[in-house]
Amino acid sequence: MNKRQELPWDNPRFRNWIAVIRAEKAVMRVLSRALAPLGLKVAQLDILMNLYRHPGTSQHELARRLLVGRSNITMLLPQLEKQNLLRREGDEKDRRVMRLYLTEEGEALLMKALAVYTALIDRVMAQSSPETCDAIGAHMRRIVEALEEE
Amino acid sequence: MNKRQELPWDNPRFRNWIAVIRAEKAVMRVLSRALAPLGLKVAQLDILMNLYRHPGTSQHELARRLLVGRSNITMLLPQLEKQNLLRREGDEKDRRVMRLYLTEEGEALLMKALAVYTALIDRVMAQSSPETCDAIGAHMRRIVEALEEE
DNA sequence: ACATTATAGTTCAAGCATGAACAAGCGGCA
DNA sequence: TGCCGCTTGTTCATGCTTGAACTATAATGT
Repeated sequence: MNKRQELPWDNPRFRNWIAVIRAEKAVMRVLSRALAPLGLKVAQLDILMNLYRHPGTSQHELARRLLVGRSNITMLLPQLEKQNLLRREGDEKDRRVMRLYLTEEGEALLMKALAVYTALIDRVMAQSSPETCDAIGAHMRRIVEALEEE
Repeated sequence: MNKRQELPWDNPRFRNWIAVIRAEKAVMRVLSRALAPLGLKVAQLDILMNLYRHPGTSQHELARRLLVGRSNITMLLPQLEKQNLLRREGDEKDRRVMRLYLTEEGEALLMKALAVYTALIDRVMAQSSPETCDAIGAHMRRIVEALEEE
């Protein structure tokens, strides 16, 4: 009659997922502190990274890729623009959309930030073999796919 | 001379960690929507879960386990107390600390929320074999340990 | 006993993220 | 052409989280 025997904490899946959340939070905490000397927030780095990989992204596309609301992007951009890290250009064919591009300054800062980020990730992912890391990555990508349409 | 060849995106570790972040975000988004009908936020569920496992936790301990600031707990508790989900009792030996306990009502709501949560996690963790899930959990726990003291 | 130092919890202002409501622009179809 | 619906981006109010400053209490050392 011990209720605890059926509790989630005894379920490996549950415990393992909780561990994922805690690890993600811990890494983000460390990352945001490591980024502070560069004057960058994590959310800003996310944007710079995406623009580097996909120059000319629209704000809507950007929001969707980062899994944040569109208004969030609108609020974040002015800070980055004021620091000359990126520029916004109106699309010529569709005057509703703003296309975003990194400036040289933005690219330079991104490179410094990436050095910090990759150093941290290397430490983090060194906790398992490359094969296990790949399995983790594959698993996580499947999760995103499975949840995509909700 | 192609700079991109040394970029983080070509590094499996990097890509895999990015996948972790995206998956975590996606799951949290779905969870918070699934919890809405119960009138619970994710942060509140975190607290209830911890109090169920560790009755009599102090606010400070709770904050540390959830990896949030102490003030965050202070701000969250009144809502939960007002809904009669938990009660706060002053410790007799140390009059600074407040010990937290779930009420029966809180425990009942927690059970409903856990049903929702475990259903989601089951879907999420079904993306890989149990062995892989265990490997993921072990990896994530090592990460938290490794970053603990910073 | 007293002074010092450390800890638990609270308050407050600031920064972020969100969703709803809105304006402007596009595209299709009569 | 002119209407209708859809999409893009913005604005605004709200709520969450944080860190610093503060109060109260405890523990330590002399």
